[in-house]
Amino acid sequence: MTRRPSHARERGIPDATVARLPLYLRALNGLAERGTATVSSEDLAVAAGVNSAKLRKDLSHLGSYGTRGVGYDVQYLIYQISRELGLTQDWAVAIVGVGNLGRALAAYGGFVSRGFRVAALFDADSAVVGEQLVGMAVQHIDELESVIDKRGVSIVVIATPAAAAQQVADRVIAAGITSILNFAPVVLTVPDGVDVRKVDLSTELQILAFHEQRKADRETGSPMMAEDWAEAMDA
Amino acid sequence: MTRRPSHARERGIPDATVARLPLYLRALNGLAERGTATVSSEDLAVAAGVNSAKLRKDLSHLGSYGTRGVGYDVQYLIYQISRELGLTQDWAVAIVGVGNLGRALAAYGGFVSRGFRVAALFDADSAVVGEQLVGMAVQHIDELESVIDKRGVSIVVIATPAAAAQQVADRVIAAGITSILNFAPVVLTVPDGVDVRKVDLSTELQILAFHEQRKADRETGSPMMAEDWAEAMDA
DNA sequence: CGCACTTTGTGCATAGCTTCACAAAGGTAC
DNA sequence: GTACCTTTGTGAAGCTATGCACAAAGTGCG
Repeated sequence: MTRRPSHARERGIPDATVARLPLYLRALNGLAERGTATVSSEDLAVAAGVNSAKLRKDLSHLGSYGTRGVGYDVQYLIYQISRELGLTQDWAVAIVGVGNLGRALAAYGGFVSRGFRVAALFDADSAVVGEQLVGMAVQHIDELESVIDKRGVSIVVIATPAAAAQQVADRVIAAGITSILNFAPVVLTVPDGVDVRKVDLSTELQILAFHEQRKADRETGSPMMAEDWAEAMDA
Repeated sequence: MTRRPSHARERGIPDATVARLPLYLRALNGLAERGTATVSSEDLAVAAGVNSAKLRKDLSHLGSYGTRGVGYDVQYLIYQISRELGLTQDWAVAIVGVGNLGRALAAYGGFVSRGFRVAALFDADSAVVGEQLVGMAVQHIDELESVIDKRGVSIVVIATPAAAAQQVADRVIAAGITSILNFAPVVLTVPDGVDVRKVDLSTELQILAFHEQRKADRETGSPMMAEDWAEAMDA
């Protein structure tokens, strides 16, 4: 992956900043709905739950869109962030795997919000194929390649069982897809140039459990000692 | 948040490492199923999709569980990581909001896998309350506090509409919960000592769209110039 | 016009994370 | 026991991200 020096003005936005832009956008939309015209970095930072210096540095990567002494114009900033994120165009999204999760995703309103449109649904189970869902027929996985091509799909959401995920990924990549959102609990192996983002429920729970356990340990003041470990195992 | 110096052996595991432990655990379980007894950091790193030096450094934070010249004992390492993550005990999880997403989460097998158990389901809609789901009756949100207490719930999953999420968070925190997994697209404001992890579908899509757009720009070789910006807005 | 006030944009110091590279440690063969 | 091979665990270097603190730039009032 090519990485430019961070001081390069020409389109060199840090990943950490990109990951926060959607957050700012949401906070700004909230302000816009309430009719706020301008907002200071301090107020916006509070709304987005981040440090205000970080917010200003993030925004400075997009350009110099604020006015000193005043703040940022809400509408203008919404436009600039949207454009930077590519939300001024419409992205056709396909969902592969119409189980419980796939259905929930298809129906999820915020999903289809600004810039995204569910353009196809696929499943391997012929009992599900043909079913109508959010005004769209579920199609058989055999038609994956042709439909992706025909409907101009550019982002694929994988919501299949773990065992099928890699195979689906290989096929959509062969069909020209380079952006995948993976809900299946597996590490996908993909060639360079393909972006995969992972959403993993059990991983998140496990991280919470770690911190919860640590909190509990701290209260009871009983840090487990090395001696306890040995007897629990006899490998 | 208290942060110990990173060289402190005594229970100072970096956040970035904790976030990867579930990944290693999953890869190890895969190896164990295939009957593998020991694994090198190189092989495990490939299976988990990370750099092998990073893997070794991560594991070294837990202790010195490898054997030089051989590798790691798969079963032993599974045990150690599980223990560190707190998965040797059972965590009672409550799901608040039984819409499409809440149902999908309740039904999701991998969710309940090792260490976690769905112990309660709540909803505000009386049309849903009483419904049986994964062998459990959906309860009214009024009973939130008493049921959390009675069933020893320690992790709450919020799968409500955005508007209700903060209110639910306030209530469960008041009831003593300090670990929340939030699926609602809002920034939750919580006191110190409460851990919130966020899973956000539209954020992930927007990050993918950003990279997808950049790839497209690079191909067509048409970086949009500053002059184009002005006319699009007339703030 | 000038002064006081507000808020941005950023230089700089610091903290945290990643990766390289290698010494130390264990296994194996003879 | 010795020589050789493999693989871990970690020091050190480099990179990225964070947050402070302040100069620069704008507003508005008298």
